[in-house]
Amino acid sequence: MIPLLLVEDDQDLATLLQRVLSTEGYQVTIAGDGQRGLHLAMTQSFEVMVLDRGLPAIEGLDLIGRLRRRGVTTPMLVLSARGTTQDRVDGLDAGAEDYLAKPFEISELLARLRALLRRHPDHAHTLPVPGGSLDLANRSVRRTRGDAIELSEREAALLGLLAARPEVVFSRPDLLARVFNDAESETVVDTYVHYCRKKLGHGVISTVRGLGYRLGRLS
Amino acid sequence: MIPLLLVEDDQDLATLLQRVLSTEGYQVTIAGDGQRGLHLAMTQSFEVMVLDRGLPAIEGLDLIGRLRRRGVTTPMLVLSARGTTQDRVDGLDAGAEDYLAKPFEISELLARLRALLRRHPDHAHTLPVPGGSLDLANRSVRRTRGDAIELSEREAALLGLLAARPEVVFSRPDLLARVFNDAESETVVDTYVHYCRKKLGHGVISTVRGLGYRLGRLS
DNA sequence: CACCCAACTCAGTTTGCTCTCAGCAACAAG
DNA sequence: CTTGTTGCTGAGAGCAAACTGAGTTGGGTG
Repeated sequence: MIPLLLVEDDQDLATLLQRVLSTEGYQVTIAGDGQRGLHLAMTQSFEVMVLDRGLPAIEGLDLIGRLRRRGVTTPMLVLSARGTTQDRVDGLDAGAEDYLAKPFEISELLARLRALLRRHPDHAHTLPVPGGSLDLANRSVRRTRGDAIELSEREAALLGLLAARPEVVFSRPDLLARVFNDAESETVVDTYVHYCRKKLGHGVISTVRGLGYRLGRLS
Repeated sequence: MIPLLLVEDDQDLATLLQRVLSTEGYQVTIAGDGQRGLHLAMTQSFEVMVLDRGLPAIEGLDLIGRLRRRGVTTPMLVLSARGTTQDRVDGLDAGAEDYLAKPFEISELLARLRALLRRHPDHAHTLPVPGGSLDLANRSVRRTRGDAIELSEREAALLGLLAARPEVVFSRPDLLARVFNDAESETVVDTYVHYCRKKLGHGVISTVRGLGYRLGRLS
């Protein structure tokens, strides 16, 4: 799921876009005006932003300028009813990465978003784990404190399974079947939990005695 | 002066664009057909490319595909007489960063180029690698300790690909296709990794067992 | 033609991941 | 406290993956 911030005051267009973008793998957050867009963009992290140009409270290009001046580098695409060449030039020079004039077709918006995101492979499959995030494609955990840790194939598979459903407890037989290809001895599971804890600390996986293992600490 | 490759078969348009772009601070190289564009893009280093879509020898989108498959990450803007939404979508999905339909105004082209370069500053083909920086034009690594090391074409291509995306792991088949022209044996990759390590030390490339190789050590 | 260097193949060696096992620690129930 | 059960941990065997040195090919150059 790619987090996307949509700043759009037209309620109908906003919900339409949200519906389409959701089916394309985006996690859409909607801001109804520039002020709220500014706040969301400053406090949360998005991989891409789509902004209308004519907005209440803070005008679109002004919003881009403010964000850029504060160091926000998220790629931004402007939607606008104003489609003259000069309008486009102004929009791009304000700091937007792309500019699409209304009326536009959804398929072009999607293609332009893909082009923007192609450069930012941050949407590599990554799951949150306590103290960092698990990158399954690269088999590593990037920790919030900054460093990164390598995992072996089994370690990554184990953590990935647990991280995909935090809170739920996985039994040993279940893990044995799904990660360890139904190995001989059930203690492989213990051993690999041990390996993960050694690498990532004891906060990542907790034991539920008699049942199995679970992501995170008991709360 | 920003080196720009213009691939355009229309002589009149090419010279017009060259004149305008030159006054805007670009150093323009013109290729009259796709074959020549491919060759120039592979052998020289440009910060940005502008391609016509309808080209002799190799068609524009095909050209983009070939370059991308060989690891060229230079931002590309497509010019085209074909301006339907589907044409735009095809162009962007082929790997272009932007798509501008003819007729267009020069000022919009300039604004879009500025937007592209803002996001991808200094594609000047000097990429940071652990312990120094890789100069793809000269096929050498200048090290922080002062000395410089020459690389062969394959060594440079391999390192360049890895250095273009630090952190991400490249599989052997991927590397085989992109730098070794799909050679017979996959161990060429190992061999060249070995060569690079011999020249630059064991810190530059790390292996992720079962997956492939990655630039640098995780820290 | 002889030479050199880069590109590629190959096979013997080494590495490190996977899994087993056995002993120890923690825990719950009697 | 004792005892049985469950989980933790370190050591090590087996094996596939990766490393590496040596050799072959082929294009370019004096």
